[in-house]
Amino acid sequence: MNVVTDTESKETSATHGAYLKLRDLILTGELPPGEKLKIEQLRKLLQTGASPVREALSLLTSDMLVERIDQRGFRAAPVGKANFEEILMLRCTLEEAALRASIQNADAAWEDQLVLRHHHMKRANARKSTDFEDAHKAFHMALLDNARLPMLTRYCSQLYDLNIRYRYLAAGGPSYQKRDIAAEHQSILDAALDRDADAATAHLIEHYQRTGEYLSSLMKA
Amino acid sequence: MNVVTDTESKETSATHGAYLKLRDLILTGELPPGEKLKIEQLRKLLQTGASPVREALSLLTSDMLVERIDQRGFRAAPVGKANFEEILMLRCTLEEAALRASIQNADAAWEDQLVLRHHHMKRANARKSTDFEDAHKAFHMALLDNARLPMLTRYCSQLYDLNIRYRYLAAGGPSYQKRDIAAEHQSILDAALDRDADAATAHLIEHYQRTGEYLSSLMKA
DNA sequence: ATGTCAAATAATATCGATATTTTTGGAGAT
DNA sequence: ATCTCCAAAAATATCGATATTATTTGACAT
Repeated sequence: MNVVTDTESKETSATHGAYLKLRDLILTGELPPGEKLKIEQLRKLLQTGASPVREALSLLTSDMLVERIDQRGFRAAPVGKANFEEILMLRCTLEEAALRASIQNADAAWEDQLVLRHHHMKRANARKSTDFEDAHKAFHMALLDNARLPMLTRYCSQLYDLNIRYRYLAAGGPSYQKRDIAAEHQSILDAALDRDADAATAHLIEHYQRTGEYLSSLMKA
Repeated sequence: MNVVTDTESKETSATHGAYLKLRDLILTGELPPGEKLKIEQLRKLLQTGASPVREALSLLTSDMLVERIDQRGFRAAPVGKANFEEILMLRCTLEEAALRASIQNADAAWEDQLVLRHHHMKRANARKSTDFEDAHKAFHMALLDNARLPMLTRYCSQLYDLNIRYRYLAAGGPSYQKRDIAAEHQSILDAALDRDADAATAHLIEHYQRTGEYLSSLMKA
């Protein structure tokens, strides 16, 4: 690293920083689906060397956000209706399993976390804060975390990100169609606090299916 | 690459070669769980540079076969009963979904594939061929491939590999306790050919649970 | 005009060296 | 003896340069 500690917090390695930045660029659509990702171009954009860029792209490959064609470099993963619907299906299957396990492990500390995350999400939404996306993910992940199944949690997190990408692409930004999302979140929260696994999972899946059908209807083929 | 084309087939990039070799070393336990993976050491072992090794390790991180501690290098992923049981649970959940989707898309070409893979597996087993592991995986993946859900298929493949690692670790090699595995495979195959999704998934899950309980009983904590 | 092949160009993949960080080991103080 | 701190050693992460491979371009033949 250089003499001066960067203005921006560079707490972690260059590789990790590049990973986070590139992921954000792809999720938000600033690097559109199918775009060729040239090392040199990204190297300049991220102000770093070729090795960290290359490693970050390798990691994103495993997140299914980047495609690698051997000896022919990297490109942003393509999108499509079939892919979107597979993501939706996997989310319903995996998040149901995770939420049920979470509720089985329910305790007071977890309930506190849920209430807190839900509150922060509402707060961010009211202020139209750009942090809403983060808070929304934090709430959904809090629902699942208590399962204490790290791999399952990781899959759900990955799939969440893949899904959010479609939302950005559909809207040019994170614009929820203001169906009564707040009420849906409230129902999920209430059922989880009641430790009613059937109701909670039903609400959760309904929540995803609705958003899914809307986005799916916007897509061709 | 050097002047002489390697005796061994080096069809792909050094990175990909390193990835496959390292994955094999970890799956078979030659690189035991928790082992520190030093770049220099692997560089010499694989006869390649630091960059391909590093990239291969990054990829294996996403396969959950390698753990990365930032600024502190890589190590082979640890193992444990909880991890094993999570893998087992996820396999049951995901493979059931995949097999049901596969059967829904059933056609003659798929049935042919199944029969063929099953035959090859039996053949490899009879000859006590070391290819049995590959043939076994090929049969199981053939059951799922017809779902045409690439992400789901990929998860299942990943989880299959994670599971096989425990088998190697438990036995020092791929030794199935000779319960009547052949009969179990036959039941799954027959049900799939009958397009009986309920029976096929029941047999499949039973197949996993049995192996799982046996391996789980061998593990501490 | 069009298709083919070869040279020129551009991009990737890999290497070797350096800078940074972590870990180790030992001297001195309590 | 044990703990703390600092220097030495080792390992990681990163950079810059080179070799390799893919792509483009344009000349030539059909």
